[in-house]
Amino acid sequence: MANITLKELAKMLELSVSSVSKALNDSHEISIETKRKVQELAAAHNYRPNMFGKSLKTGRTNTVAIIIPYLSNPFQAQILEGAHQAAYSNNYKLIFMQSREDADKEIELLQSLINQNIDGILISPSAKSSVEFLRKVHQKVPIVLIDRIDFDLDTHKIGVDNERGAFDATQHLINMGRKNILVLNGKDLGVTQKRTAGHKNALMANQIDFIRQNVIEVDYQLPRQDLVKSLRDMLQAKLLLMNGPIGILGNTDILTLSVLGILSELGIRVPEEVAVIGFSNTEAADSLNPALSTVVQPALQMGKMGIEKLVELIECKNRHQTSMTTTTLDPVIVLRKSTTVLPASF
Amino acid sequence: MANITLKELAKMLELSVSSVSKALNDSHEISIETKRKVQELAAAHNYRPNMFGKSLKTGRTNTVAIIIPYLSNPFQAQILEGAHQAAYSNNYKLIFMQSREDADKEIELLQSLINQNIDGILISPSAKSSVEFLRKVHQKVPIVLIDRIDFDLDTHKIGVDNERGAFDATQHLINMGRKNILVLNGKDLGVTQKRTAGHKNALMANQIDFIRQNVIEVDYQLPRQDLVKSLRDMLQAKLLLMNGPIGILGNTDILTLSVLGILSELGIRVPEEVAVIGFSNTEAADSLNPALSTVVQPALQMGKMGIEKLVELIECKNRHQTSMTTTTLDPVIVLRKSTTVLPASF
DNA sequence: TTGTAAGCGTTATCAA
DNA sequence: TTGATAACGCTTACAA
Repeated sequence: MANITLKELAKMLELSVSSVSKALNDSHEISIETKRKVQELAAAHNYRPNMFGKSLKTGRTNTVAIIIPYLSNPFQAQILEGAHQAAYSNNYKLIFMQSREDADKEIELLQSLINQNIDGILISPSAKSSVEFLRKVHQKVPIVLIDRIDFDLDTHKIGVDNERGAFDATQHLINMGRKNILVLNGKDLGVTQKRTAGHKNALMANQIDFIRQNVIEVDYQLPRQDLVKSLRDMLQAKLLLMNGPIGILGNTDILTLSVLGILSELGIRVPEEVAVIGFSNTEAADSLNPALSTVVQPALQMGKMGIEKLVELIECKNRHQTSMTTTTLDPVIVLRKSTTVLPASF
Repeated sequence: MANITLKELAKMLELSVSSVSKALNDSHEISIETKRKVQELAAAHNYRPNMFGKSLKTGRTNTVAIIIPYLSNPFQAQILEGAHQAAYSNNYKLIFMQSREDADKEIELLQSLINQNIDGILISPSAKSSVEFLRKVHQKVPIVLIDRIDFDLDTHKIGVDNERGAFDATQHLINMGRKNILVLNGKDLGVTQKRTAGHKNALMANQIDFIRQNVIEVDYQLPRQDLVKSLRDMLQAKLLLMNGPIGILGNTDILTLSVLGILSELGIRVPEEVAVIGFSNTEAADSLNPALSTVVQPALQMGKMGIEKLVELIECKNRHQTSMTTTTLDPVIVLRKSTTVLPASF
């Protein structure tokens, strides 16, 4: 049951190792008849080339890596899942790492990947990632950027149209008769700017004034419980001041998820009094009470596409002449009960 | 910037390759002075041994693998996270694979791992996994079982005390005045038996009769939406027939998560009319409406421990004389609003 | 204390 | 069309 090697096959066939190697690689130098014999025997013995011998010789590993900030983030886990699928169907091994949003750790990880002779790297950089270092790595090993693509690096990038997601969600709230909209933002988060911009544009398109006070900024550094508490306090304060049909747009996963529970605690009915929609990739949206309308990011697709682009870079020899593409995928709005009742006064 | 090799270091130092190798491995054969020089130069040039050369020679890869059914299952994702942490802190690379609950695919994956000279495998086998094959693999490569440990394989096993989780949850429901308890089971699921047993034991300990009709079995093969629909229909039917303070024990993640939404649709108040607790590792439990009491499995710890046991097996030469351990971790009951109101009639 | 040489499993060059 | 040989980077007897 020990793995059979080229040498052993060669001995059994009374051929040289090199001929067997060529036969298995379907080289034109070898006669059809010999190839057949070799391939049959190899199959019969379930021959698998030894990765290490091969890699040592070729310098390639058939392995790619993905670096995400946190596996525990469901959105990022879905990216990983997509990448995993695509890697395996392209016959690459995938190894994944987590930067935990730490730029120094990220550098370490990249270093270690280089030392492992990884063929390519798919990365969703941490917020304060060093472009210079990414550039340096990119000179040795192809990199593809995913999700967080606002880095000045000459490579393929796959992101999400955050502006559009927020625009559509806002437009939907307006359609449902909610002109007073509270926006929940994570402070200093990369996505905040675009999503806020999309929201503003939607207001403008509907001749509604943007009110700065309607934006709630939550400190995303806080531990989850404190974060939720702080959100609750601010939300309660704001809601007291507002009148008319209210909508809430959650611009991050955690904020969106937390708000239903908070509103329920405050005795506010959703969607009758307040309609809620927000960015979230949680599978639980359907099971929430009420079922939550969400802006879903195409995470799986991003992961898949990222790997495909990466493989493209790896396998195309002249990668320095390749023109790089930036792809922006559309988020999908999934409407559920939390936004689908018109206000009584409508 | 290309990675420096032993040979190059040797040339610079005017030493032989083997001396350099020994110096870097801190061999006693080499003089302290030489070691110092070598190690300094190596550090200065940021020397990293080439994994492939090393592996080819030693037959070891410093890589372990984990096979889980689905990454998209939050519980299993947490196992992966724990394994990831432990692998990296033990200086092993981790590669992960998904069996998708398919025994044939699992065999394929195991095969491919063997061919890659993986040092060890951590696996949560799919339901119909072949013990014989696992045994065969285990002869070549150490395997550790995790979560699904009811396989007759002589190795370390780390699991969860499902019986106890269900017992404690049931006891809690009873303490909260709910003597009529509906149990939600996934049909043909591995965990069902133990959890049901725990539930029964708790009833018995409280002199409450177990009523077979109070167990709802849902076909877990169904797509999620159909599954939820089927659960809703059965739940509604049962609830009509019951009276007195009711509790629900969800024995799987999906069922537990879905039930709040269903009850709300049916216009049943939680926890006033029906109290709900269930197995679930979702991070959203806090954000649900009402916040959901859960039986949480120590997934992270399981992943970590699994890797630690595996590393132990790998690094202990005489592993066939090692006595294997089976560890059963306790689930943790987290009480939240969904169970913490006594019924009016209490 | 240091060096030589063989070998791990492949592939690639060149010669037969 | 096939084979001998060297090489990839590393470790390890064994020799010096």
